[in-house]
Amino acid sequence: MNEPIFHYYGNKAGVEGADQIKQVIDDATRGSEYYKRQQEKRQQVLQKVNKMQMELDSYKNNEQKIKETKEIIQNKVKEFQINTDRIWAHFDMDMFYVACELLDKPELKDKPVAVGQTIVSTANYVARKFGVRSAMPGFVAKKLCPEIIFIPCHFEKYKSVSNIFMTILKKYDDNLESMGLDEANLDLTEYINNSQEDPAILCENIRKDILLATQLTASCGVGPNKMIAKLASEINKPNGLHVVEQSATAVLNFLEKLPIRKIPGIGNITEQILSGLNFNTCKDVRDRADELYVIFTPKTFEYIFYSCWGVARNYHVEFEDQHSISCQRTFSSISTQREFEDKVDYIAEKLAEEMQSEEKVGNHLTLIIKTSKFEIRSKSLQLNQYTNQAKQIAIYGKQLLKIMQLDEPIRLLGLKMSSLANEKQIQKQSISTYFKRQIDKSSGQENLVPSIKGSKSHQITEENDSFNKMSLQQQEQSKPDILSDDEASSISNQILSGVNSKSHQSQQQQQQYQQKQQAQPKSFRCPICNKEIDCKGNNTVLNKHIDRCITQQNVIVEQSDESNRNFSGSKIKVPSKIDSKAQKSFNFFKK
DNA sequence: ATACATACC
DNA sequence: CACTGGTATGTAT
Repeated sequence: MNEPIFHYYGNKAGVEGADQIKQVIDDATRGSEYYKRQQEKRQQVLQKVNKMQMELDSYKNNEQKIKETKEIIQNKVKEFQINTDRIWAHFDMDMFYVACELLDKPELKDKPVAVGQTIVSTANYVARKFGVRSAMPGFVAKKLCPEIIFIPCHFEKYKSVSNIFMTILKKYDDNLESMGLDEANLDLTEYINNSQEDPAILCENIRKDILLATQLTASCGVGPNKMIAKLASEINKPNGLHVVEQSATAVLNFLEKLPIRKIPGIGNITEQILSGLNFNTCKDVRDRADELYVIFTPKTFEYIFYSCWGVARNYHVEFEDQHSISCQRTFSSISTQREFEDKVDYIAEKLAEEMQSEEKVGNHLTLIIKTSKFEIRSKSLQLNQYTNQAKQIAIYGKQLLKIMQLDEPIRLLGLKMSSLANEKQIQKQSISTYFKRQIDKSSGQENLVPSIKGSKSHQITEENDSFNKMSLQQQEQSKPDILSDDEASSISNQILSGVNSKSHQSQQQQQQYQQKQQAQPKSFRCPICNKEIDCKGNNTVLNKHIDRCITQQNVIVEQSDESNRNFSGSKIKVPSKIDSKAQKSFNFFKK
């Protein structure tokens, strides 16, 4: 489908090979401050690689040490097993933002399109043929593909589609985890145990449901843990499925030639380091794990090591409240003290707005700046009170500004508030602190610090967070080592103990599922509620039903969210209602 | 505890 | 001409 288009544009303006793409990017960017900074960073990485290489060389000359280390590795390999008793699926919407926009502008479907303004957020596959990628600056994309069409971001729209997407998926795992609007990880074990359905068929059906409800395609990967499922979902993207069978052999085969860069958590820099040391595939890591053991910190080592052996988290992690709220803006460079202060005021206001809308307060503030040479610096400060007030934040922000002693132009300024707590709990607490102070006074011990800060770690953690904290601690204790990344943060415990995540499958869902199984071939099954709709080819009837259904479903989602705090394994805030404007965009069958 | 680095979407 | 924004977490000091 893309081929002819490629030739058409390719002959005119397109870019053919990887080398040519690199060349265009290089030409477009060379000489810029950004480019210079990147070069510097690259040099730093190379130096780091050199240092590590030297360590490795000395390691390789020490036979005793080699023997010891290899033994440690062998023991590690013996200790774990690739746990295959769970079935995970990772669903990922294809080129999500662009796909959403194209719903409204189908005439652009076969043209190169990108969502974003200064930076490409997502590009469609036509544009990708030209080398256009996510996170690429707009002007580079334009050089690569002069005919590219940019569409500004409409976040609310994507949220609404995401909402439908998640609603469908929650039927199969109520506790799903997601790292963005367009992807989700489901633990299908319970569902499949109950339905005895073939995972591949199930997931194809879910993909069909998604297509039906959103008019958009999703790719899916299936595997015995979160990481494998995610990796698998990329294999047949877009609009495809890949299943990694539930066996250790299948997992190891799947990973064998996989570039390490694909492992979530291994990014650009780590890839550079690893490739500098001649580690390119997961197999390299497995074969020469002892070398990595010598040069990386334990956490980093464990993470890479276990990932390459296919060992990753195979249970849902408890939902945790967010740890920080931040706001940062890029602007054309400013260099006077006055301008700096004005920016702090502005960002403080934005941050306060955000905090207030989330009903959060915080007592640790960080000021972040980026110089016009793209160097990033930060200063942080422990406040003596909780706040979410713009004026207060601005005062602290300016203090940090002073401490930082800025004497060069900056292109970005941001403020981050951490050590968050709920506004209401803090209010409650200041009352109790007030009473406490009265007591102190009456006992002759004047408390000169009326701030809440002192009692924070007690009251808030105990009343609110202690459950999460406890379970985390327990996990950590029973783990031999802690892995670092979110994707695999606490594996070992689970490897040993096996099954531990519960089904959140409701009776109702079972019934819905059975209804699905008994579907009449002629009638239409609503992808949201699973009910059969006799629409007799009348699209309006269908549309109305699905509109209503989505709205209702959202109410249900919202309620269960309220009543069950555990529910929210997803980090997505599900909007309580689909706003009518966006919903209109997704009235399918209308055209 | 603070600053900086890396990663993800 | 031109390289985001929000959040988490790891490493170094």
